[in-house]
Amino acid sequence: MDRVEDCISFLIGKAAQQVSRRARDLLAPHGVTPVQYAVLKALSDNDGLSGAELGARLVLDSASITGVVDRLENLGFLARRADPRDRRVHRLFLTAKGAALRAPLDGAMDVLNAEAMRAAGAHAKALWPALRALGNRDGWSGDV
Amino acid sequence: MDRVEDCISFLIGKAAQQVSRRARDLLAPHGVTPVQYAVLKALSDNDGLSGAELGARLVLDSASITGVVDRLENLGFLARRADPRDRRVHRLFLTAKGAALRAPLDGAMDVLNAEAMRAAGAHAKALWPALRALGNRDGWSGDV
DNA sequence: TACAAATACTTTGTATACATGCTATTTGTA
DNA sequence: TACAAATAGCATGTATACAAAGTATTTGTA
Repeated sequence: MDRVEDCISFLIGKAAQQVSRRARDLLAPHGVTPVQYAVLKALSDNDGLSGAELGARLVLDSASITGVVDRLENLGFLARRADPRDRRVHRLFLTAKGAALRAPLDGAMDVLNAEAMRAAGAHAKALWPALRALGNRDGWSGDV
Repeated sequence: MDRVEDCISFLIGKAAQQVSRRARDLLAPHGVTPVQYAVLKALSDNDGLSGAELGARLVLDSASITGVVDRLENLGFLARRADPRDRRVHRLFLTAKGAALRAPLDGAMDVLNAEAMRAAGAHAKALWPALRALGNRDGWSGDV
């Protein structure tokens, strides 16, 4: 490889940086970050997830989850509730305040998707499946 | 948008996470991180860059540069040297130890590129240009 | 030439990823 | 049933992104 700019690690890192920068700008007026949005969105689909279940779906490790959930709880967007069947588990529930964010946040992310589609131009169609393939841990050799 | 997994911000973030995880694994035996590799590689091309020039090329803000350069300096891979013409500027030079890393690190990143190409499968060809387009700040509307 | 504006770099504080290790609790098994 | 192993969540330390503020130096201009 000749230039850093041709290394996939650099390329995808910088592309992700631009996308998430724009996502932060779109989400900031609502007071949440991109990762916090992902957590709220996952709970919209499936209220009452445990931390471990959330981590499995969003590919977040337990340390990241603790931090994100702490902040969302302080903001009043969700509540931790102990699972009576297994006291190791804390289940997460959206508050009314958190549930109310769903529509506006989804709207912001629809804008983002449209902008990304336009920015990717001719290659947009291949982008989503390519990213899905790369994001899949099983597609990697050194892995599994 | 229905699922978080269809949001470009989530998708590209997780894809980048997998790629950089694999990059970290490949670079770790040499004692450097992906960002540190990018800095060393840029200096291989162009020894004596200032922090600001490095930031412009690698899209790193000044705070990140200070940290990365601090660590690379402590590791003995590069040296800061004051620019006699403008004492605000610190120019960065590879040490022999840092220059010696070039070949093995490039080899590791060639492996990574090949793995990513394979993981992306049928969409690999469109991936590089698509990421270049997304990584370009000018391709974004809210931006510029 | 004196001074305001710009520039290069550093510092600090927040958000996140990741590795490691700890505690509490549950489960599997002898 | 007692105990080892597994699991959930939390704490800590490092690396980075980003915002905001601070310091030193240079430049542009009145």
